[in-house]
Amino acid sequence: MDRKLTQRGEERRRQLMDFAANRFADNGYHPTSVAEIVEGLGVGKGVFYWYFDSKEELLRSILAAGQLDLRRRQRAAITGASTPMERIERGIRASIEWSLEHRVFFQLFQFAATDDRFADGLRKGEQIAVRDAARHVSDAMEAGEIPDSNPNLLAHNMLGVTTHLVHLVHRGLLEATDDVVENAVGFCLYGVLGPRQT
Amino acid sequence: MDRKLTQRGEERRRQLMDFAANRFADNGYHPTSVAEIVEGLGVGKGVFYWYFDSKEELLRSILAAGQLDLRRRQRAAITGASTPMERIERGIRASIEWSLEHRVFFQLFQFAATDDRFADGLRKGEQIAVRDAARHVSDAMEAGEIPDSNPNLLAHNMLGVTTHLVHLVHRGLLEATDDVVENAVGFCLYGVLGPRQT
Amino acid sequence: MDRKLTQRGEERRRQLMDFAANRFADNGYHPTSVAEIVEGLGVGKGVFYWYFDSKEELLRSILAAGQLDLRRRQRAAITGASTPMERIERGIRASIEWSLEHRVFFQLFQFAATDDRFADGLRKGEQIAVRDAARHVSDAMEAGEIPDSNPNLLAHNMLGVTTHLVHLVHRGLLEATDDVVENAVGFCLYGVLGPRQT
Amino acid sequence: MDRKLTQRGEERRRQLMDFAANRFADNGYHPTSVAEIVEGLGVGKGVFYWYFDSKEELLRSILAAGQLDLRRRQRAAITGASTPMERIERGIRASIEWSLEHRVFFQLFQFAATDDRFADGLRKGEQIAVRDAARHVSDAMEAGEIPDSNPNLLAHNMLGVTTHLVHLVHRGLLEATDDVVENAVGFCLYGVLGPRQT
DNA sequence: AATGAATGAGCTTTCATTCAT
DNA sequence: CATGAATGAAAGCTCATTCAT
Repeated sequence: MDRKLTQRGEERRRQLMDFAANRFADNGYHPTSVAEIVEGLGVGKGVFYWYFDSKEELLRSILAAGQLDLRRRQRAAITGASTPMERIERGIRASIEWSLEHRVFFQLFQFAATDDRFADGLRKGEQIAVRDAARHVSDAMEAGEIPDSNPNLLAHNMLGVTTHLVHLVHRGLLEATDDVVENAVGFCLYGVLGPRQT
Repeated sequence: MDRKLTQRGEERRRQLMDFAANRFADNGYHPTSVAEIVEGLGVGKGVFYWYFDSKEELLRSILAAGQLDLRRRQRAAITGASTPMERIERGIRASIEWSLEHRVFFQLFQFAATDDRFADGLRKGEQIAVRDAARHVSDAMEAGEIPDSNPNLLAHNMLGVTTHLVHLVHRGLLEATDDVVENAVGFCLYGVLGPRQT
Repeated sequence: MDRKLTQRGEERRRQLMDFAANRFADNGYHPTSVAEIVEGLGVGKGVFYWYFDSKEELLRSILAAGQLDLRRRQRAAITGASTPMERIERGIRASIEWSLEHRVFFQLFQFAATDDRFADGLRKGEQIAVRDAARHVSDAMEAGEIPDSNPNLLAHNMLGVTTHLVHLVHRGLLEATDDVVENAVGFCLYGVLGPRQT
Repeated sequence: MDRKLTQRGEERRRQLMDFAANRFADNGYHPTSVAEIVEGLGVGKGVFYWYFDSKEELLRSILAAGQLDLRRRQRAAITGASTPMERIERGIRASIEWSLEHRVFFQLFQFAATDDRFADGLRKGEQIAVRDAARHVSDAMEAGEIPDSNPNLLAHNMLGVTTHLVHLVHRGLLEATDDVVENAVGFCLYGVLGPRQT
């Protein structure tokens, strides 16, 4: 769907994505019908299919928008950091913060990862983020700041820790205090540092 | 659904659960229809509803069976370990191994965690496992083997690392070599150990 | 279904009819499933089809049993009455009393009258009762106790009054006091008597 | 189901109600499927659920429409009557006539009265009609035209007579001649008049 | 751009009935 | 006589998508 949209058109598209993202996150993608979405906005069904080819494309668009935003935040976070380790830490913090702020996107990512129809689209973005983090890890190794091992795996480990933590918060099983974030950051850093004097 | 089942009945129930679990994991819960399941077994539709109240209850039963099996494996793994740290390590290894061996269950857990209808049922099992791990962490703290901090959070961090790793393997993004497992175990242990001499 | 039944068999058949009659009356014929009936008695489905060809035949049997019982009561009520008018009055009273006592049968009659599949079976019994009453009305006319008119219609009118009254009671819109019964009886008698001095 | 309907929409809704009312009356509510209804109109299944939430709501709508129409007729019939007794008589006649003309509605009322799911909705309309009639009876008592007794019961008695009579006609057991109507009207009036000189 | 109406395949579920044991 | 298992047609209903206006 590549339509030239007017100003108003862009707004409508955004509205649809926002509303749908919330319903998808709260109710689930499958249980949320297109009818529900358009009724929620008080528009006709035609509107939906004017802006999106299908419900599937809608979710894909939402996911892409979310990944773009997360990516921006991560990029911004590490600029100005002087050492690889600082870049790693800032990246972790940025990811956690963004995920805590964007419950809806986060939950949609989680769901999309369980569905082959969407997992592929997600993969690319995730790989970019992981490769980025891995590069910093790699840099730190070269700089002798941390012992040599597989940078990609380490990056993934950190992703696992932060993701799980945010998940807990959004499920209401944990409160998002500074302590919690510090704990996760610490866990990651010491995990990366490995058998080393501090 | 509490029905007295004959030997044959038990077998059919098991068949339905096995087949459905595989379809759910490969195709998704929502996209897999009851019709597909009964056709796959070559039985009439009524058979399904003889053994389960609904498609939802079927998934819940599958999840419960999976959690029970995982729990058993974890219990068996830590018996005979002499120190808290050894218990932690064995528990991590057992969880990873079980999850790698039971792709279908693992993927259903992942999906169920994204759907409120099933997440609650999952929570209890997860909490038990986490509390168990947290106790070993706590024991290690008391024994002075690791520095004091929040045992529950640490347990969750380890769960996050292992879960994410297994997820990668099942998505085909990583090969399940010994190295990979060692890396994760190491990451967890050093993460738990924190700022400490080795 | 003409099966020679043992003592125990008769009892089972009776049990099935009793239980089903209650469920049919309370829940409706269509919404009550055979499964529900056999489960209510704690027996297998085979039992049901041993005693009845079908659910339909079951209801027909219940209706027939009810009509037989009502007929008996009516017959008994009018024996010993000396005048036609007394027979009419006693018949009315007996019908009302029986119907009040046998809510289940009464409600099934009401339902059956709305369904072609059962209405025919009912008709015969009703016609017998009406013809009986009509004969007494006719006798009263010949005896000069009431003015000439259509005895059959008058009998039906009385049936309408009593039926409606009982219906009200069973729906909980009226309490079954003596007054209520007297009122109905009076209404019928004066309706039958017509333009006449008292 | 509160949908803004276009002209065309209103027509479709009406079509569905008309067709369904006929099938329900002839075949029974339960035995008539939604598929049968939409096929009868040559439209897709979705059309049905565009206009009605459920099959149950459809019947409720039909019943409400019928009651509204009957009520209108009754209201019109008694305007211009000068005495309470005349109002009573005109009301009876109007009810009988309407019921004879609207076999479909009448039969649906009869069925609905036997099913708890619909009986409640019916009750309100019936009570209004009965209370109306009871008021006229009450007026007649105050005017000394008839002896004192329970006006509500008398109104119900009349309802019972007329209902039963119409039922007979619709079942083909009676022809709807003037005589028949006169007989019923007379029965009711003398029943109401009670032990009184004429 | 937008609407209300329509489509129809497909969904989950029910249920009268049959059958092997 | 009785049971639990099985059948499969058909039920009520949903929903992504299309279309006429």
